[in-house]
Amino acid sequence: MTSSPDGDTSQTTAETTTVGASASPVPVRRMRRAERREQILDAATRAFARAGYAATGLDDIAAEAELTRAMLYRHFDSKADLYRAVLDRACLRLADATGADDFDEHAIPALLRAAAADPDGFRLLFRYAAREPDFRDLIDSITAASREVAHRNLARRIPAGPWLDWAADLIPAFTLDAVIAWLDAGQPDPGPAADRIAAAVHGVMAAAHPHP
Amino acid sequence: MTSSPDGDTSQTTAETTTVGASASPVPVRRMRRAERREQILDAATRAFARAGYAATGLDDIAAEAELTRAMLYRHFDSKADLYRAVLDRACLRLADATGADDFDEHAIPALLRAAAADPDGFRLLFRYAAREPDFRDLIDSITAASREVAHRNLARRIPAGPWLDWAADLIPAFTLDAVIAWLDAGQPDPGPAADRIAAAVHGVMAAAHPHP
DNA sequence: CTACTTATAGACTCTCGCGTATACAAGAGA
DNA sequence: TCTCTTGTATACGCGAGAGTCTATAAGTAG
Repeated sequence: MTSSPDGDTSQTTAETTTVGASASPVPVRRMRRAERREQILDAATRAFARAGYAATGLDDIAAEAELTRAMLYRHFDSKADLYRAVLDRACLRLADATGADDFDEHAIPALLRAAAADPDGFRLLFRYAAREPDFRDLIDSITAASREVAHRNLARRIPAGPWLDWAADLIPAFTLDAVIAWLDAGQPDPGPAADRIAAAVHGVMAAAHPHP
Repeated sequence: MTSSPDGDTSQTTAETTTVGASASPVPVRRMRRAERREQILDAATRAFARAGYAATGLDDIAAEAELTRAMLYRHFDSKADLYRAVLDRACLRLADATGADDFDEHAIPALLRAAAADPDGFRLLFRYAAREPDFRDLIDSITAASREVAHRNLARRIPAGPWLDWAADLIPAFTLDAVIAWLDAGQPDPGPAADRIAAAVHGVMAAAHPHP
């Protein structure tokens, strides 16, 4: 505000640009549409993963992407549209990496691979999006499927009732917690990590049923 | 501007009330300050627990409390002030109910009692407030203490390093997940619930260390 | 009865952030 | 060289929601 272009307000034809001309030889990186779009999605994922949808402004995202807010609207219709795109891509990557498995032995290694490949997307999905009423539907299919699989597996040992429901809710949530904690701990030794998490899940399952 | 209070400004004495006079014999419940304040905190806890701070408007809270928005300002300076009061009270209740225990045998029963006594506050604290940068500090002392205790207990069996940190992060988070899942399942059998959760925590701890 | 407190109702201002529009610069390909 | 695309910079419209104010009513205590 202090250095506003004042004085000759009526003839602002080329005057305004003289300031930037001498300033910096900024390369002004140009990208083609698809490339830029992906870069925006990357930046938006990072920005949203810090504080969720409501607490993240378009200015934050633009700054993260090192772009103008106007550019965001050349690629996405609205903030909600951008967020959905971010979430969709994260879901897609997750599905690709895990490969629609049925919670068999190599489900946890796949989950770790997916989380390591896109940590921000992973955290965004399960730490924020899962709690946001307007967008929960995007990942509800995933969480519902997990709960369903857990429910089916546990039904062999736990009689139907609130305790079965409790365990079927808890085990997927715990698995995600364990993966996120692993991300937060710096992603040490993916192989042993999978073993430990699998063992922990097994321990929870053992504790979940009445047990003789 | 269109319906400015003009014309008969001096004689709007009883005209406006004639409408309400025949409408309903609304008791217009009156409370004394402290009482009303608690009731507002109850309502705000419920409202915030549905969608978190940002997504909850003062109108939502006023509606939940069956009050006018103006009344909220007679008891709290701002929305943030109200939220802090809600969180503070929930923290206080939690501390009272658990009694600053050191994760010994009866820590989990105490946690279940606390959660059952104030389910909305419990969910609000650990499902939303823990993720909100502006307010996380209010419960950080609690989470930090839990992690500290877990860290100390686990250090006897797990060598220092990322795996110890991972386990110390994971076990408190898992315990809270288990309690919330128990709330969501309808709070069946508090006694056995504590046993199952304790057993599950034990299972996770067993899996967390390299183990012979 | 009088005065105080608790309450309603609704209009008003102000700020913030989404979304739009315009003018201009410059790299890339024809 | 001419043009299309990508990009900057900036200003403005607009709605939603926070926070304020006034007028009025009615329980309650002295």
